[in-house]
Amino acid sequence: MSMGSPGCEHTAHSPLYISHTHTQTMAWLDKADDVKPPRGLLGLPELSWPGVYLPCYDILALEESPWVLRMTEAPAPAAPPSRTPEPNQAKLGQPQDPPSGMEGQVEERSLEQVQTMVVGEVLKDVDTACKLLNIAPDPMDWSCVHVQKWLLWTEHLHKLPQVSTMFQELSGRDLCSMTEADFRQRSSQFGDMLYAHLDIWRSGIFKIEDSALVARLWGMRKNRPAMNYDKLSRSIRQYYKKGIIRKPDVSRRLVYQFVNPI
DNA sequence: GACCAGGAGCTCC
DNA sequence: GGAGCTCCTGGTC
Repeated sequence: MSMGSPGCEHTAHSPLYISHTHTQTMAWLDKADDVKPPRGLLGLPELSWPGVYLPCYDILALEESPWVLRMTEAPAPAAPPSRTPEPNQAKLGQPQDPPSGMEGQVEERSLEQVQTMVVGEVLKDVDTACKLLNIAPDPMDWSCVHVQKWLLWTEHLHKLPQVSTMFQELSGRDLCSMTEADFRQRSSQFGDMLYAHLDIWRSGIFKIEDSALVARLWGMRKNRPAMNYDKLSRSIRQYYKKGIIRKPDVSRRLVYQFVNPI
Protein backbone atom coordinates (compact mmCIF):
# COMPACT_ATOMS: atom_id res chain seq x y z
CA MET A 1 0.00 0.00 0.00
CA SER A 2 1.47 3.31 -0.99
CA MET A 3 -0.45 5.65 1.23
CA GLY A 4 2.20 5.79 3.89
CA SER A 5 4.76 7.83 2.04
CA PRO A 6 5.39 11.27 3.50
CA GLY A 7 3.85 14.04 1.51
CA CYS A 8 1.52 11.71 -0.26
CA GLU A 9 -1.25 13.81 -1.79
CA HIS A 10 -4.10 11.34 -2.02
CA THR A 11 -7.25 11.87 -0.05
CA ALA A 12 -7.75 9.08 2.40
CA HIS A 13 -11.03 7.71 3.63
CA SER A 14 -11.99 7.03 7.17
CA PRO A 15 -12.03 3.42 8.29
CA LEU A 16 -15.76 3.95 8.62
CA TYR A 17 -16.21 5.53 5.25
CA ILE A 18 -19.29 4.22 3.51
CA SER A 19 -20.16 6.57 0.74
CA HIS A 20 -19.15 9.95 -0.42
CA THR A 21 -21.46 12.83 0.18
CA HIS A 22 -18.88 15.36 1.35
CA THR A 23 -17.74 16.73 -1.96
CA GLN A 24 -18.01 20.31 -0.75
CA THR A 25 -15.72 19.58 2.14
CA MET A 26 -13.20 17.80 -0.04
CA ALA A 27 -12.81 20.83 -2.27
CA TRP A 28 -11.01 22.91 0.32
CA LEU A 29 -9.44 20.09 2.25
CA ASP A 30 -6.87 19.40 -0.42
CA LYS A 31 -5.11 22.68 0.18
CA ALA A 32 -5.38 22.73 3.90
CA ASP A 33 -2.00 23.52 5.34
CA ASP A 34 -3.84 24.99 8.26
CA VAL A 35 -4.93 21.96 10.19
CA LYS A 36 -7.59 23.65 12.27
CA PRO A 37 -10.59 21.36 12.15
CA PRO A 38 -13.77 22.92 10.82
CA ARG A 39 -15.96 22.41 13.82
CA GLY A 40 -19.13 23.20 11.98
CA LEU A 41 -18.38 21.02 8.99
CA LEU A 42 -17.73 17.69 10.58
CA GLY A 43 -20.88 16.14 9.16
CA LEU A 44 -20.58 12.67 7.74
CA PRO A 45 -24.10 11.32 7.53
CA GLU A 46 -23.11 7.71 6.99
CA LEU A 47 -21.21 7.65 10.24
CA SER A 48 -24.48 7.58 12.02
CA TRP A 49 -25.54 4.54 10.07
CA PRO A 50 -28.02 2.92 12.39
CA GLY A 51 -27.71 -0.63 13.58
CA VAL A 52 -24.00 -0.85 13.08
CA TYR A 53 -21.77 -2.17 15.80
CA LEU A 54 -18.16 -1.28 16.53
CA PRO A 55 -16.43 -4.06 18.44
CA CYS A 56 -13.99 -2.05 20.53
CA TYR A 57 -16.73 0.25 21.82
CA ASP A 58 -19.67 -2.11 21.54
CA ILE A 59 -21.61 0.54 19.69
CA LEU A 60 -25.06 0.03 18.28
CA ALA A 61 -26.57 2.97 16.53
CA LEU A 62 -30.33 3.11 16.52
CA GLU A 63 -32.84 5.11 14.59
CA GLU A 64 -33.98 7.29 17.46
CA SER A 65 -30.52 8.46 18.51
CA PRO A 66 -27.51 8.59 16.24
CA TRP A 67 -25.39 6.32 18.39
CA VAL A 68 -26.16 4.04 21.28
CA LEU A 69 -23.38 2.05 22.85
CA ARG A 70 -23.01 -0.47 25.58
CA MET A 71 -19.78 -0.36 27.50
CA THR A 72 -18.70 -3.98 27.69
CA GLU A 73 -15.11 -4.13 26.54
CA ALA A 74 -13.45 -0.75 26.37
CA PRO A 75 -14.28 2.65 27.81
CA ALA A 76 -15.19 5.55 25.62
CA PRO A 77 -12.32 7.94 25.03
CA ALA A 78 -11.97 10.89 27.32
CA ALA A 79 -14.40 13.63 26.46
CA PRO A 80 -12.91 16.56 24.57
CA PRO A 81 -12.81 19.60 26.85
CA SER A 82 -14.48 21.76 24.26
CA ARG A 83 -17.44 19.41 23.96
CA THR A 84 -18.63 18.98 27.49
CA PRO A 85 -21.92 20.78 27.79
CA GLU A 86 -23.70 18.00 29.68
CA PRO A 87 -23.00 17.59 33.39
CA ASN A 88 -23.20 13.80 33.06
CA GLN A 89 -20.16 13.76 30.86
CA ALA A 90 -17.99 14.43 33.89
CA LYS A 91 -18.99 10.97 35.09
CA LEU A 92 -17.37 9.16 32.20
CA GLY A 93 -14.83 6.64 33.33
CA GLN A 94 -15.71 7.06 36.98
CA PRO A 95 -16.99 4.13 38.98
CA GLN A 96 -20.57 4.56 40.03
CA ASP A 97 -23.09 2.74 42.14
CA PRO A 98 -25.52 0.87 39.96
CA PRO A 99 -28.63 2.97 39.41
CA SER A 100 -31.96 1.62 40.49
CA GLY A 101 -35.54 2.11 39.32
CA MET A 102 -36.79 4.71 36.91
CA GLU A 103 -34.31 7.30 38.06
CA GLY A 104 -31.49 4.89 37.43
CA GLN A 105 -32.78 4.05 33.98
CA VAL A 106 -33.04 7.69 33.06
CA GLU A 107 -29.55 8.34 34.38
CA GLU A 108 -28.20 5.32 32.53
CA ARG A 109 -29.87 6.46 29.34
CA SER A 110 -28.43 9.95 29.74
CA LEU A 111 -25.01 8.49 30.27
CA GLU A 112 -25.40 6.30 27.21
CA GLN A 113 -26.41 9.28 25.14
CA VAL A 114 -23.43 11.30 26.28
CA GLN A 115 -21.07 8.42 25.59
CA THR A 116 -22.74 7.99 22.26
CA MET A 117 -22.17 11.59 21.38
CA VAL A 118 -18.54 11.48 22.40
CA VAL A 119 -17.68 8.41 20.37
CA GLY A 120 -19.70 9.59 17.42
CA GLU A 121 -17.88 12.89 17.42
CA VAL A 122 -14.49 11.23 17.67
CA LEU A 123 -15.33 9.01 14.72
CA LYS A 124 -16.28 12.04 12.71
CA ASP A 125 -13.01 13.65 13.71
CA VAL A 126 -11.13 10.66 12.35
CA ASP A 127 -12.61 11.11 8.92
CA THR A 128 -12.04 14.83 8.99
CA ALA A 129 -8.43 14.47 10.10
CA CYS A 130 -7.64 12.04 7.28
CA LYS A 131 -8.70 14.59 4.75
CA LEU A 132 -7.34 17.65 6.46
CA LEU A 133 -3.93 16.18 7.12
CA ASN A 134 -3.63 13.97 4.05
CA ILE A 135 -2.85 11.00 6.19
CA ALA A 136 -3.93 7.41 5.85
CA PRO A 137 -6.75 6.15 8.03
CA ASP A 138 -4.56 3.29 9.19
CA PRO A 139 -1.98 4.54 11.71
CA MET A 140 0.25 1.62 10.76
CA ASP A 141 0.93 3.43 7.50
CA TRP A 142 1.96 6.68 9.13
CA SER A 143 5.46 8.08 8.87
CA CYS A 144 7.02 10.11 11.68
CA VAL A 145 5.74 13.22 9.94
CA HIS A 146 2.23 11.83 9.85
CA VAL A 147 2.39 10.99 13.53
CA GLN A 148 3.41 14.53 14.34
CA LYS A 149 0.63 15.88 12.15
CA TRP A 150 -1.89 13.73 13.98
CA LEU A 151 -0.57 14.79 17.36
CA LEU A 152 -0.60 18.48 16.45
CA TRP A 153 -4.12 18.16 15.17
CA THR A 154 -5.23 16.34 18.34
CA GLU A 155 -3.55 19.01 20.44
CA HIS A 156 -5.44 21.68 18.61
CA LEU A 157 -8.74 19.82 18.64
CA HIS A 158 -8.71 19.15 22.36
CA LYS A 159 -6.73 22.18 23.45
CA LEU A 160 -3.92 20.11 24.88
CA PRO A 161 -0.46 21.34 25.73
CA GLN A 162 2.40 20.32 23.44
CA VAL A 163 2.12 16.56 23.77
CA SER A 164 3.61 16.08 20.30
CA THR A 165 7.07 16.85 21.64
CA MET A 166 6.80 13.75 23.80
CA PHE A 167 6.22 11.47 20.83
CA GLN A 168 8.96 12.54 18.46
CA GLU A 169 10.82 10.17 16.14
CA LEU A 170 7.95 7.69 16.21
CA SER A 171 6.34 6.18 13.16
CA GLY A 172 2.76 5.00 13.13
CA ARG A 173 3.96 1.45 13.54
CA ASP A 174 5.93 2.48 16.60
CA LEU A 175 2.89 4.26 17.97
CA CYS A 176 0.65 1.24 17.44
CA SER A 177 3.10 -1.03 19.22
CA MET A 178 2.96 1.12 22.34
CA THR A 179 0.79 0.15 25.27
CA GLU A 180 -1.43 2.48 27.20
CA ALA A 181 1.20 2.50 29.92
CA ASP A 182 3.78 3.63 27.36
CA PHE A 183 1.50 6.51 26.44
CA ARG A 184 1.04 7.47 30.06
CA GLN A 185 4.78 7.31 30.59
CA ARG A 186 5.29 9.92 27.90
CA SER A 187 2.35 12.02 28.98
CA SER A 188 0.98 11.21 32.39
CA GLN A 189 -1.89 13.64 32.00
CA PHE A 190 -3.03 12.99 28.43
CA GLY A 191 -1.42 9.68 27.51
CA ASP A 192 -4.54 7.66 28.16
CA MET A 193 -6.63 10.06 26.11
CA LEU A 194 -4.26 9.87 23.15
CA TYR A 195 -4.17 6.10 23.45
CA ALA A 196 -7.97 5.92 23.38
CA HIS A 197 -8.08 8.11 20.29
CA LEU A 198 -5.49 6.01 18.53
CA ASP A 199 -7.49 2.92 19.40
CA ILE A 200 -10.43 4.28 17.46
CA TRP A 201 -8.22 4.90 14.43
CA ARG A 202 -7.09 1.29 14.53
CA SER A 203 -10.60 -0.04 14.43
CA GLY A 204 -11.46 -0.77 10.32
CA ILE A 205 -14.33 -3.84 11.53
CA PHE A 206 -18.08 -3.50 12.31
CA LYS A 207 -20.93 -5.80 13.04
CA ILE A 208 -24.55 -5.42 12.02
CA GLU A 209 -26.54 -6.01 15.16
CA ASP A 210 -30.03 -5.95 13.75
CA SER A 211 -29.99 -6.93 10.10
CA ALA A 212 -33.68 -6.26 9.58
CA LEU A 213 -33.45 -2.80 11.11
CA VAL A 214 -30.35 -1.92 9.14
CA ALA A 215 -31.99 -3.09 5.94
CA ARG A 216 -35.12 -1.12 6.68
CA LEU A 217 -33.17 2.06 7.38
CA TRP A 218 -30.94 1.49 4.40
CA GLY A 219 -34.10 1.25 2.33
CA MET A 220 -35.31 4.52 3.80
CA ARG A 221 -32.03 6.19 2.96
CA LYS A 222 -32.07 4.82 -0.57
CA ASN A 223 -35.79 5.34 -1.01
CA ARG A 224 -36.29 1.61 -1.49
CA PRO A 225 -39.23 0.55 0.69
CA ALA A 226 -38.84 -3.09 -0.33
CA MET A 227 -35.26 -3.30 0.88
CA ASN A 228 -34.37 -6.29 3.02
CA TYR A 229 -31.17 -7.71 4.35
CA ASP A 230 -30.82 -10.14 1.47
CA LYS A 231 -30.70 -7.25 -0.95
CA LEU A 232 -28.59 -5.12 1.33
CA SER A 233 -26.03 -7.86 1.73
CA ARG A 234 -25.93 -8.25 -2.04
CA SER A 235 -25.11 -4.57 -2.27
CA ILE A 236 -22.42 -4.98 0.34
CA ARG A 237 -20.92 -7.80 -1.68
CA GLN A 238 -20.76 -5.49 -4.64
CA TYR A 239 -18.47 -3.36 -2.49
CA TYR A 240 -16.08 -6.30 -2.29
CA LYS A 241 -15.20 -5.83 -5.95
CA LYS A 242 -14.63 -2.14 -5.42
CA GLY A 243 -12.35 -2.76 -2.51
CA ILE A 244 -14.49 -0.73 -0.12
CA ILE A 245 -15.66 -3.52 2.16
CA ARG A 246 -14.54 -7.07 2.74
CA LYS A 247 -15.12 -9.86 5.20
CA PRO A 248 -12.59 -9.91 8.02
CA ASP A 249 -9.84 -12.53 7.94
CA VAL A 250 -11.80 -14.53 10.48
CA SER A 251 -15.18 -14.45 8.82
CA ARG A 252 -18.20 -14.22 11.08
CA ARG A 253 -21.83 -13.69 10.35
CA LEU A 254 -22.90 -10.06 9.98
CA VAL A 255 -19.34 -8.87 10.49
CA TYR A 256 -17.71 -6.80 7.79
CA GLN A 257 -14.59 -4.73 7.48
CA PHE A 258 -13.84 -1.53 5.67
CA VAL A 259 -10.85 -1.68 3.40
CA ASN A 260 -8.35 1.14 3.31
CA PRO A 261 -8.23 2.71 -0.15
CA ILE A 262 -5.13 2.13 -2.24
C1' DG B 1 -34.18 -20.24 9.07
C1' DA B 2 -30.69 -16.90 8.59
C1' DC B 3 -26.75 -15.69 6.42
C1' DC B 4 -23.30 -15.85 2.57
C1' DA B 5 -21.77 -15.81 -2.29
C1' DG B 6 -22.32 -14.69 -6.87
C1' DG B 7 -24.78 -14.52 -11.64
C1' DA B 8 -27.88 -11.99 -14.28
C1' DG B 9 -31.47 -8.66 -15.45
C1' DC B 10 -33.44 -4.37 -14.59
C1' DT B 11 -33.97 0.77 -13.65
C1' DC B 12 -32.16 5.19 -13.08
C1' DC B 13 -29.00 8.92 -13.77
C1' DG C 1 -21.95 2.95 -19.03
C1' DG C 2 -21.88 2.75 -14.12
C1' DA C 3 -24.24 2.27 -9.77
C1' DG C 4 -27.31 0.02 -7.27
C1' DC C 5 -31.57 -2.71 -6.65
C1' DT C 6 -33.92 -7.09 -7.51
C1' DC C 7 -34.47 -11.90 -8.23
C1' DC C 8 -32.51 -16.08 -8.25
C1' DT C 9 -29.81 -20.48 -7.09
C1' DG C 10 -26.95 -22.93 -4.22
C1' DG C 11 -24.08 -23.41 -0.19
C1' DT C 12 -22.98 -23.09 4.92
C1' DC C 13 -23.96 -22.74 9.77
